[in-house]
Amino acid sequence: MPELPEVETVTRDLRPMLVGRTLGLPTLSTHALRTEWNPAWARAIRGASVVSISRRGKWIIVELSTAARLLIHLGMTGQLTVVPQGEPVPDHLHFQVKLKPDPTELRFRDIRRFGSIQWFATGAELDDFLKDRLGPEPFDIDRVYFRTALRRTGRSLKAALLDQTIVAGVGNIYADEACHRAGLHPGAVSASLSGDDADRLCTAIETVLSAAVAGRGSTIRDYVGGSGLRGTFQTAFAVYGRTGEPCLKCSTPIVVARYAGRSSHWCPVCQPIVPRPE
DNA sequence: CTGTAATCCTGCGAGC
DNA sequence: TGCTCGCAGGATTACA
Repeated sequence: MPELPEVETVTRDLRPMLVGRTLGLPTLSTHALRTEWNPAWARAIRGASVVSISRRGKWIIVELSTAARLLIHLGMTGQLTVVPQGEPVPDHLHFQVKLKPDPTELRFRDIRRFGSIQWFATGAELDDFLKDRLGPEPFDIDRVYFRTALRRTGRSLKAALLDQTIVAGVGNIYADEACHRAGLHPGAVSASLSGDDADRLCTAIETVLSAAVAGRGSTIRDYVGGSGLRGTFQTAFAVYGRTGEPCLKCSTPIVVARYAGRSSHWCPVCQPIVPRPE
């Protein structure tokens, strides 16, 4: 479900409601999430307070006073919220823990259960886990690095953008949007891009993600921010979900096809097929 | 080694 | 109205 802007929004929303609070004993549903939950983690969490909450790629990191870390991924349908204690328990609630001194609780709800909650004893252990899975954050990407990374793979541009080890945080929606802004076809062979193409794409990624963060992300399905508010950026999509609708730049109908196993949307005129004529 | 396909789940809209 | 099918903001694994 959520990509970087949505995860960032959740993190920002939760920060004032989480930092400084002390956690009780978490309770888990009987349904497994993507990763296994060790019962010992619940006891380790109890009594700890929250030092910080941050985001890395699409992962949410909760730093505890014990030096441990909670690592949360929202998957496709995950919802991390803080609600008043006593709120009705919704379907698909998989994790909840009471907070003090406020009469609130932190909840993780996930319909499809592609999400996960993990515990790491130290920041170093967490870093070790993320190290091989995530490339740099998409803001201020080193242009030389980005050119090189794209040139190194024979996959489609779409596949490269979805690869979290190249750039962290981009998902299906913002990959399409960035390609459109850069005038690049999502099915283009990544390695065929010119240096200038890569630079433009890099800028497009930053621009699109910044605008989406400013709009509190995109709500097109289950996503809600940590305070339950919906995002607004879905109204600014140039191509995603706009199949058959006119391109905002040239009025040509937007088309859709599958690349890297994901539906990809583009304008056949603004984003000519591989390789771009130089 | 590299790249694609299947897989984990539930819900919803399209089409018959 | 009711059923089946395909698809959905992701990440990992299994296989070609």
